[in-house]
Amino acid sequence: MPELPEVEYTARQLRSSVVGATIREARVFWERTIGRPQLPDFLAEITEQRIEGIRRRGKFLLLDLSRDLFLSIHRRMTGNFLLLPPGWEIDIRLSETDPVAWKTKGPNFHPPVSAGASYNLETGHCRVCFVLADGRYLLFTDPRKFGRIELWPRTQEDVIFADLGPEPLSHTFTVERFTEALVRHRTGIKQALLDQQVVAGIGNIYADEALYYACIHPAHRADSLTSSEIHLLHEGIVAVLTLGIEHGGTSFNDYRDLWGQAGQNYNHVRVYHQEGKPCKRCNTLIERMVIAQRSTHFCPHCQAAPAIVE
DNA sequence: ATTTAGACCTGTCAGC
DNA sequence: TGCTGACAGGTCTAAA
Repeated sequence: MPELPEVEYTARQLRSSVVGATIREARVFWERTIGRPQLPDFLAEITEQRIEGIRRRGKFLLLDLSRDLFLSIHRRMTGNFLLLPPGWEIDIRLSETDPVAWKTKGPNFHPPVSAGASYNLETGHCRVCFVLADGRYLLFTDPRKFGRIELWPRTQEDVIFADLGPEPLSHTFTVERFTEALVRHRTGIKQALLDQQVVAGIGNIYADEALYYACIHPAHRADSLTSSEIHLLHEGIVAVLTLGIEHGGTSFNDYRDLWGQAGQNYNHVRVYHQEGKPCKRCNTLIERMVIAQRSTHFCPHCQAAPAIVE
């Protein structure tokens, strides 16, 4: 669910709120969320760890901890972080329907980042609760249980991310490198963009948006794009991801920020989930097709099908 | 060697 | 009201 902009936005919020805090303990309500190490070791090693820094790599959120460890979190489809201020009662109860339903109650709280916004009191699915030494709770909520949290020694970082492509918003994402990656792809360009080895952090929403930006049909073969098409697509990737971050991410369903608020980028999306609506450029109706088992949205006029699709 | 179903999971919504 | 099927920001694995 969260793609690069959503993870980046959460990382920035965490950076301004939990760096320097100490994790007193972790409570795990769905064991499979912890990918590594084994649960007893995870619980033992996480205790009294200081959060020294927050980083992001592709769609991975990284929490640098003391004692040369770091947490690697992948939220997959529905994972979210929610930070509860001190003084709140957290009621993680065992119900018949869902053993990890939680509810919160507390004073009206105004988060420090978006001034004026009030806290969102939705009930979620808490899979892991990090109890901070200052009394706050950092919750990992994840209805579909696909998200994974792993604890690694920092020395392993290069190994873990060896296969990840360049960061699209850094100088490592050059047109040259992008071109080389695409030439090796004999699939459609949409599929290539979803391949994290080509570029790190793009998912279904921003792949569609970037292709629309560059007026390229999603089924166009990746290895047959012209140089000017690749330049425009490169520009489009940077543009749509940057805008996504500025708008606090895209929430059409589950994504929420650290304070439980929805991202505003859904109001700025051009094609994603817009089938049947007129294209902002030419008024042609946006269409939907399935590519690589993923919903794909495009303007049939602006993004004309290439002469050779297969 | 690729491509594609299936798995992992729960929730929501449209249609009957 | 209740059931059924389609679908949802992702990625891995096994079968074709």
